[in-house]
Amino acid sequence: MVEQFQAPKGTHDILPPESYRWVKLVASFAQVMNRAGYGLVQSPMFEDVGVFQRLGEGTEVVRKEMYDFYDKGDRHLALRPEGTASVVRAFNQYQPTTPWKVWYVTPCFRYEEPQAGRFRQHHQVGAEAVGSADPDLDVEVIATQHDFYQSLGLSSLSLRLNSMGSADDRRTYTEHLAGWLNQRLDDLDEADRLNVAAHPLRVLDSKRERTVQATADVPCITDFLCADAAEHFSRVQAGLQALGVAYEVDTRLVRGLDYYTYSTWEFAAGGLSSAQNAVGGGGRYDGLAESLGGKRVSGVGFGAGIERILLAADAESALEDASANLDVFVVDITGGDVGRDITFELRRHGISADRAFGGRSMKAQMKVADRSGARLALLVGPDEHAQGMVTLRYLRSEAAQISLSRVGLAQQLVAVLAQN
RNA sequence: CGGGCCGUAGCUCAGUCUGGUUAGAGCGCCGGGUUGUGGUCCCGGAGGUCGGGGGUUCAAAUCCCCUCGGUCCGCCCA
Repeated sequence: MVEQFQAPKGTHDILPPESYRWVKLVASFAQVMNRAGYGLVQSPMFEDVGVFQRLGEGTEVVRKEMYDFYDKGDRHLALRPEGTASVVRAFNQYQPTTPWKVWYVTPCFRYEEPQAGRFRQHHQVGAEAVGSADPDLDVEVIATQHDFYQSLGLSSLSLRLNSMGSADDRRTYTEHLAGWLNQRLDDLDEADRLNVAAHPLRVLDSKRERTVQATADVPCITDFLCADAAEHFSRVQAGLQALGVAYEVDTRLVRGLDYYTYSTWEFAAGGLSSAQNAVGGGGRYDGLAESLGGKRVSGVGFGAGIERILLAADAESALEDASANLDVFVVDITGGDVGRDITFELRRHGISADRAFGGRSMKAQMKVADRSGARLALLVGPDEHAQGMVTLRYLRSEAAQISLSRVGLAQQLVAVLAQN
């Protein structure tokens, strides 16, 4: 008995018809991003582990979820846990003119226990605008992400927005927050106390009842913004308002990655439980390029989880009709030569066409034709073959079947398809 | 890393508590319902070492132990 393999823990195969939704989603994303002047970037799925370690030693992703390994040359590499670091690494490497506006679609890997909406390999679409600190780019990126969700028909999303201020602001606030929390350690949930020393910002993100109550009047990051950061935040908000992108300022919004400064945001799906309702988030990052050995430039971008988006789409019945939409199915019971030739003739004229294989009976072939979802069936039997004709049968209506000449078949079908 | 649930036909599951004839259903698949025609209907068929191993027993899908896998919750994230 040979061992039967299955997809590794936390991974999944995306098969038809589900994969049609992926094609549609990615196509929508590509269209929205290209229209905004963003170009596709394809970078390696693995990098030197150091690229990802710069995401911050305090992050879960780096501390315990990294999918790292040593290759045959003893290089320490890691599969990407998120998209931004690779893009910034590439920016440093090629130094393109700025702002460098790019988008990507990629698998992401995190070694963790899988559950609903969480995998060891998941997929993200994302975009980055690197090399400019202009707050209008924050606006553009957020609004474009918003428009992407809209293009999928998602309507129950909410956007939370915050500002972490400059790197100095962030540091000052973090220290102040740590002190504030330390004086109230006993009031916090036990599980959150460890974070106070290691990662005080994370405590703000806690959903534990006790901690939430104890930090109800916690100092706000927005009270610690320098003049420049405050001005930036204000312009971002004005821009979103002008573009009709609804948002809510949430001064407790803390995201999982350490590198964010200035704007940070997260889109949540109303239809999903809070454990996995985040369908995408992003922020501005001032120190990342420099920490990866590049110049001191700022960037802003987001990542959005495809699986999460599809879950959200399920919850509000969006993105459902995404099937193949075959035009014609060819049925040939004369041996297959005619069916083979007609199928290719149609395809070469831009008509989507499929056929049955295996030399089965007409009844069997018709069943396959029906299941294919095709609008029309073309039947070729001995009679049609002898007369140089084919029979056109309508699979989605009650119209009577008709005969068409084999000569100029594709042109005739183009006309038929146009009027149905 | 802590905890719950579940592994029986391709899929969804019943049967397990109260061991006992050839292990079932629905859907799907294949074939047929006279001469070459799908979707409804009818008939027939293929398909399962009951996750794996060990134990108890005259007898195990069913009871016990071990093990592997899946799934979900917490935490955290996409």
